Amino acid sequence: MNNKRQILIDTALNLFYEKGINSIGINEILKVSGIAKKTLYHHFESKNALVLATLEQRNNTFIEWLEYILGDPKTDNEVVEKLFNGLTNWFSNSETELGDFRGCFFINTSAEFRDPGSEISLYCQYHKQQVRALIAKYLSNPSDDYLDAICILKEGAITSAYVANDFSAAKKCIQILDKF
Amino acid sequence: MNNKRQILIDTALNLFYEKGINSIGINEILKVSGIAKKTLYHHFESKNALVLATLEQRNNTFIEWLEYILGDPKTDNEVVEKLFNGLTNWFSNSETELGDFRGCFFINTSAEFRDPGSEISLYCQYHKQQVRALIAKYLSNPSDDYLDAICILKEGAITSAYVANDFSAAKKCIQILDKF
DNA sequence: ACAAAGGTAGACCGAATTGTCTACCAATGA
DNA sequence: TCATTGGTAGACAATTCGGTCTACCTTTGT
Repeated sequence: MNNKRQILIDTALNLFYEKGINSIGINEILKVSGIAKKTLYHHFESKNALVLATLEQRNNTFIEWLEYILGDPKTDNEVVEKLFNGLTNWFSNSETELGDFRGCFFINTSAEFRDPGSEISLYCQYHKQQVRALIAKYLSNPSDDYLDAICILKEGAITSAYVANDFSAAKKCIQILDKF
Repeated sequence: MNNKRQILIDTALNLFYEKGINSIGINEILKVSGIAKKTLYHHFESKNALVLATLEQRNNTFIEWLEYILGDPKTDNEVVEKLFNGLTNWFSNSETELGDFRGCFFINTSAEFRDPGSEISLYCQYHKQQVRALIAKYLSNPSDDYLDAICILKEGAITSAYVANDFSAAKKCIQILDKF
């Protein structure tokens, strides 16, 4: 039964995203999910393997959300507006698919796993590539400069919202890109 | 002798910044510094207190570095160029005062300590305010919009460099701000 | 010279960490 | 009906965590 495997991933992702991966022990995931330790280690080789599974799940959720909110835009300006308005909604916990905002799970995870060559760090990098490629797909004229600007501002908005508590950062990005 | 207190802060900051705060135990700091546990707890109430001391030290170092690289600029464009060229140098480990680049210590620490109301999270927020105020001081016409753009792009550049491995992000920010 | 004070060493503590092991239980196929 | 298979339960182990405690040693004031 793959049911328990999925329950473990869901529970772990919720806890990891809310409290941080290094702050959550295996035992807490087991206690919350009501699943036994041996079962976890039957499905996953180690805690790291479980972490990777939660990263994959979050990546899928985020990509699907992004495709959904971008809809089918008429202009590049519309892409920008939809993207950054979506971020603003995320920051204020209005995007239920993404859960309560605690920054970007991949930025946070990169910060916890500092070894740049580790599988986990590389997956975080991969996620950012995927998001960039998806945004490019929605732009009619995906010049590298414009795409770079959007992506850098996107990271800046998420970080400013999380660390500096500036929830209006994403809205400001739309203005900046207007003049680009 | 306050000497040992300073050695503890230096050692802890190096280890924390390189490996992450939650990945470094008290015992490792003691082993590396050659100082006994009782001495540490004589100078600091807890690990958290030591963490706060390292945040303060890093904040001072970063602010001093920023003042140094900004020099006395003639134009606002010069401020932007000096700031983002400085970031590029940091990313490529050419700014020795800042150590080997492992992202922003405050962003990383915010990611590790998720409780938004904790003293540690609040200090990270305070650091970002200080940096913003310093940049404002160097601008001749510190309109809020312009300052916002600089700060968001700065966060975006640091995050892009660290998570997505894009060391050219800061250079791109100069172009974006040119058109602002 | 000697007592008082405070810094230092590191053994020790209980709790929590990830991961292993044996025993069991339910379903399946012959 | 009964043996085999594979998922499950949770006790257990080894290590490491932050933090405390007693004993000592060095410095300082008189």
